[in-house]
Amino acid sequence: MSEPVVTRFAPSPTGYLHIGGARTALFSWAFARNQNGKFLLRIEDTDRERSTEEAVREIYAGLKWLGLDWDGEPTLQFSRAVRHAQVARDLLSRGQAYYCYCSPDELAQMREDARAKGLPPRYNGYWRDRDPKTAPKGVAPVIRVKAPRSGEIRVHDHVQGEVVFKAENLDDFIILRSDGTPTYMLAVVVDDHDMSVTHIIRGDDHLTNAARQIVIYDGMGWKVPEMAHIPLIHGPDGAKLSKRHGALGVAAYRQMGYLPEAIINYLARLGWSHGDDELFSREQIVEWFSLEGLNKGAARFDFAKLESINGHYIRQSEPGYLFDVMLATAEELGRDLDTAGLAGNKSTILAALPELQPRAKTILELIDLAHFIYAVRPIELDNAARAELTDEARALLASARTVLADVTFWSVPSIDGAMRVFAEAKNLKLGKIAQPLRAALTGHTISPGIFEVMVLIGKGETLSRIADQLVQIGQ
RNA sequence: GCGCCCAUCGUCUAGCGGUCAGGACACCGCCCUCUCACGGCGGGAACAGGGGUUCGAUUCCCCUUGGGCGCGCCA
Repeated sequence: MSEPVVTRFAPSPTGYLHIGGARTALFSWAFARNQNGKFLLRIEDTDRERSTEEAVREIYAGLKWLGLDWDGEPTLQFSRAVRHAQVARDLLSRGQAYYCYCSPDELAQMREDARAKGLPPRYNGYWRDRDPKTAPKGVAPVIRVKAPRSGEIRVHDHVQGEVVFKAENLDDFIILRSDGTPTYMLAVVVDDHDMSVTHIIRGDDHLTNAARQIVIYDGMGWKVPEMAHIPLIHGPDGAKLSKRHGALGVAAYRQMGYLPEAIINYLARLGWSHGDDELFSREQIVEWFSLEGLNKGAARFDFAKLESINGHYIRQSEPGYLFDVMLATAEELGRDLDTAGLAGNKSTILAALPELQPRAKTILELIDLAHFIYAVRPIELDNAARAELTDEARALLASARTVLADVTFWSVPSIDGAMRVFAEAKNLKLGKIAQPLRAALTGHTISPGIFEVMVLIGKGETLSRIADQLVQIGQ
């Protein structure tokens, strides 16, 4: 019987929960759920300068929005500082760490000298074997670990394989600052150990840190957890993901009109695969997830594919759900979106949604499409569109307006369905009237002509009456 | 500079010594169609380069090149 799997997501609350972090969280979550283990959340707020309450709230909200539920209460790392310092002292008494009295200036000089000699900029171990009695007075020391001087440190990584670091490339890094607070390197190890984390899944920017952290595990005689360092997400140009290319908080994606299930799906496929499968729900990801499916190479972020997947989920969703999302999105954005218009036309929009869904890639587009339903009539032409109209079309439009002027309500279950009924009833070619209207109302991807006819039907006009009017207009 | 990681269509990827190198997004064409979508069908498009190992390399090893990450009293 093997021990139960415990994974964790450990963001630092110095900004929003960004998309790369979300993916790391997703993989940790998926692995834990797949293994019937626990997925823990730890907020790494030891940097008191940059950590904010707001960022913590946003991390919680972001994870919840994505449906990545964690087990138990989140651990706030800063609250464990006493324990961290205690472990630093344990290391001291075990002879695995020592006090260092070098000043920041001296260290900077040390790095510069090393660099000048073509050596890695590292601490030279000045106080490693010196008698603390010779320490300068009035200097608050830091505590450094005694990293091995020779041999090698091996990281057994589930993604990268066996990664070997020569001991001479690792220096005696600081674990406890001169003010008695722990550094990241110490805090992570102590917390992962105390939280019984069995599998550390994180970005491969931590791969080198893994070697350093193993020094601490070894120093304490603790078992090193399983590790999986997943490749980072890059921008379309292969360089670091920039804001302009998608390095945004998950909230920004919500505001751009992406559905959480689409983001989860897209992120899961970025750096992980299950054969040729492209579309999967959270449940399927949990069922299929394995560390072996993780990729080694970095992946580039591609909005086009995200959009495509988002479109898929918009098509799949229930109108009721979409309406709620549309309203929430409009409310969140405010701006010039007509939230009241949306809210006030719920039943109409719900009826129209099945026709709108295949035409939208984002919730924002869906809102825009739906806007046609409650837009004030008659809809004014923009000048460019007006200029393109032929005289004939202009005349047609003018007469159509008298018919369509005050239409504000309709309710048919399906535009296409109603179209068919109408066409059958009158054996009428609607294209003739629809074309000029469409030309007039550029920017709307659904035919205004069809739309307006449906509006009339919904209003209670009989098919024959509308047909008569249309025929007149069309002639 | 030193260390480490990575490398299949434009992008995400399948592949785990022998395949016509497969799928998805994007793109192009056709069909459906009053428009735009959706959907269906079809097309172009890749193993970075050079050495080995092997009967045989996309696959295993080495080098080169190209990316990335790390080297803080940040996390």
